[in-house]
Amino acid sequence: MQPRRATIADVAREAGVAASTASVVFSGKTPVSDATRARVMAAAAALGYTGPDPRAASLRRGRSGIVGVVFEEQLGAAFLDPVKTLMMDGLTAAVAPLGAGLLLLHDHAVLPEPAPGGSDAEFTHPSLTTAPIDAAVLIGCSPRLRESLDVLSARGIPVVVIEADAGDGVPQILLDNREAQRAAAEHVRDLGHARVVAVTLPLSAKASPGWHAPGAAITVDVTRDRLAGVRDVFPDAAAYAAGGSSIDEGLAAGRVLFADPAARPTAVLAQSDLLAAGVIRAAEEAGLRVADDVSVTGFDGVRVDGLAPYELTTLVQDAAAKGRAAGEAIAAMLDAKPPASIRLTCTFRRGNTTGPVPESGETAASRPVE
Amino acid sequence: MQPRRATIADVAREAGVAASTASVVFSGKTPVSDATRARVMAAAAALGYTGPDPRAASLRRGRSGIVGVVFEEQLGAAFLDPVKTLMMDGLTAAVAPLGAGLLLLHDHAVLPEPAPGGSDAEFTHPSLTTAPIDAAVLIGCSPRLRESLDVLSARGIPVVVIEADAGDGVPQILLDNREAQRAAAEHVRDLGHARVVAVTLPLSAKASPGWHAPGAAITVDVTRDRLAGVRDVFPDAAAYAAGGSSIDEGLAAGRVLFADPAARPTAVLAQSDLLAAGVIRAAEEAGLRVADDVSVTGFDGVRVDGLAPYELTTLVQDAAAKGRAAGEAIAAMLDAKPPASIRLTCTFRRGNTTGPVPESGETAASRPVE
DNA sequence: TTGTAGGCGTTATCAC
DNA sequence: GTGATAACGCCTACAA
Repeated sequence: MQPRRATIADVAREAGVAASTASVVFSGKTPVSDATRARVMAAAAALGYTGPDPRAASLRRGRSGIVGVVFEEQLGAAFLDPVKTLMMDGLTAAVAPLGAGLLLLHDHAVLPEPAPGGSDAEFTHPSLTTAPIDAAVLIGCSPRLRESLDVLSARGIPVVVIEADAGDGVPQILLDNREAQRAAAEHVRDLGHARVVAVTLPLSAKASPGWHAPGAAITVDVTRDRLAGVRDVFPDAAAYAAGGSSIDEGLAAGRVLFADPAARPTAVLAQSDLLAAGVIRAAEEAGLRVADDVSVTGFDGVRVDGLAPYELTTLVQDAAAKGRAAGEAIAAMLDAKPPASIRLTCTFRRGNTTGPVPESGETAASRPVE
Repeated sequence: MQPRRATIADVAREAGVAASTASVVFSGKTPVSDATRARVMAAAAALGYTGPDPRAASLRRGRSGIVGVVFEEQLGAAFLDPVKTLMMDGLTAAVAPLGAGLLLLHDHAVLPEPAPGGSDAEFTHPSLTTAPIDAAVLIGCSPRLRESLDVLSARGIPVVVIEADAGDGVPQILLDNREAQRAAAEHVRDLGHARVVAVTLPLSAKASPGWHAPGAAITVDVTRDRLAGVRDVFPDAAAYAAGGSSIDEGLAAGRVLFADPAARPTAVLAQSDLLAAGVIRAAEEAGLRVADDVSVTGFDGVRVDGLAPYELTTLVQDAAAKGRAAGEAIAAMLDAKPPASIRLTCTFRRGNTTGPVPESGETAASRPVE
């Protein structure tokens, strides 16, 4: 085993057949007689040959069987979001039939100075520029999205973008964020609510939490679109941007919202289930009864660990389907077929976290304690 | 751009140099005169050449720059665990200097019948058998661990195992689970507790939740070792196996533990922070005050989203360091150096979820309500 | 059904 | 500092 790994040529020689025949035995592309196959397999076993070297095969075929998934953030940050995780599952499933695996890639690996001859160790990092990928999936709405796209298209690598607008002819996987969020807004309006506040995802990659300034730019598509859905129904609704999508960020936002009993909203429309869970916790902290004193809606329809016994009123999206759709678009492109952009839709699901607007003066918080 | 991608030979011709020279310009392995470099770069730009084809390069070099990470479960299941996520971050960082990226691989992709000539579409899946990887990291303790190891070692691919015993000469990244858990047990013992119950991770891949049967086999190393730490101090402590590591599983376990006020423990040692968080929630549900009526410890030292204001008494492990250690072991092996197994240690951290054993009859639950 | 030939795009080696 | 040469290991026409 030490000397040198056996190659298919060795196996063929050992089996007394031509290399191409041995190759065909392994690829199965052409019928082979049982006797020949057996001889080849035996020879392979004898030599410890475990199959074609994927590196050589991919050079020859022009395909590596690897799809890159480009993240903006630390993987840790990305995968803590159940929606992205589900999406990865869907993507995994969708590329499996292609015989492809997923390679994790980072945005920031695109070096500012990719020119050769610079400092030695710097440009050896794997990246969009050098990864042996057949296609790539770009997720979300990084400020570097454009840059990544350019690098990949210069390499001639097909790309799919999930939940962001990439312009040109790049296929996208989109969600009906605005319409869906509007449905939730209509729901709380129909329940009689008027004092409504939106708790949003971040406005941009580096924005800090806080009330939206009037007219502030929102560079994150998802944030913008969902907020537009709220404003379709409540044009003047205030919006508070969370620092990310997590329970703790939602809790922080909720504390601000409920700080002043006189000015607090009767309904909170959060842009993710995790944020909604945090808002609910803040409501409990403030002595408010969810659904009775304050209604809360989420977005995503994921199972929030630890939220029981509440069941969120939310917009259910099929995150795995997003991944699958991306995988299918990739399959199409690798097949030189025109890839289709896809727009998935959310389903409104009423849970037990929304209820009729309380008559004023009737909330738990406004009643004298005990 | 349609006709054919330019190759380094095209660039060399255009620049009027030898292919090997052009290659060197891109790899930087050998000094090149500025003039030559400039000519080559110009030619490359003119032809739209974006750098060496990684497939060809990896064939030539015998390295793909890809490290496989083998999961047993759906990625979704794996990445929802913050510990694994952190570990991935550490691993990512550690392999970056190698110029390597991470390829996600599944256990179950090892086909029962890898023989060629079978049904066509079946054996095209990417897997341990065909992925173009330079090394692999196996995580946790799958029943298929052995099988995966065999496949990889037959291919001559170096392997590192995290938190499992792989026997032979496979380098491992281990944690002092037993000693660490023992420290927590000693802590609660010193606080006077005697009625102690362990809430453990699953006993095996397919075990269902419930009280440990006496003498039942524990195939998951982590579960076994941490429980041993508890038993070092409380030889007779009962143990309840959760169905996984999540808040909801901890909640379910906690409900069982606290169901009978007369028989409930005064301290619960959970094998993960998520489980501990669930137990805490169950305690609240049961009207128990955490730390006062019941002490709860966790394991991992991760930030549990939504657990505030509690700060768990727990064993802090550096999950990212596990990933880093694995990456370093890989680096060593790829360098033909002897890889070192590493044993990382946890640090005990006291939070506000443990307190002295309550005097009997003094708990909130036993007081009349009102 | 099996064998032959040629090249996929690169880079290590060594001579110049 | 640059160039010629020879693999790296495999696969796919095509011919037999």
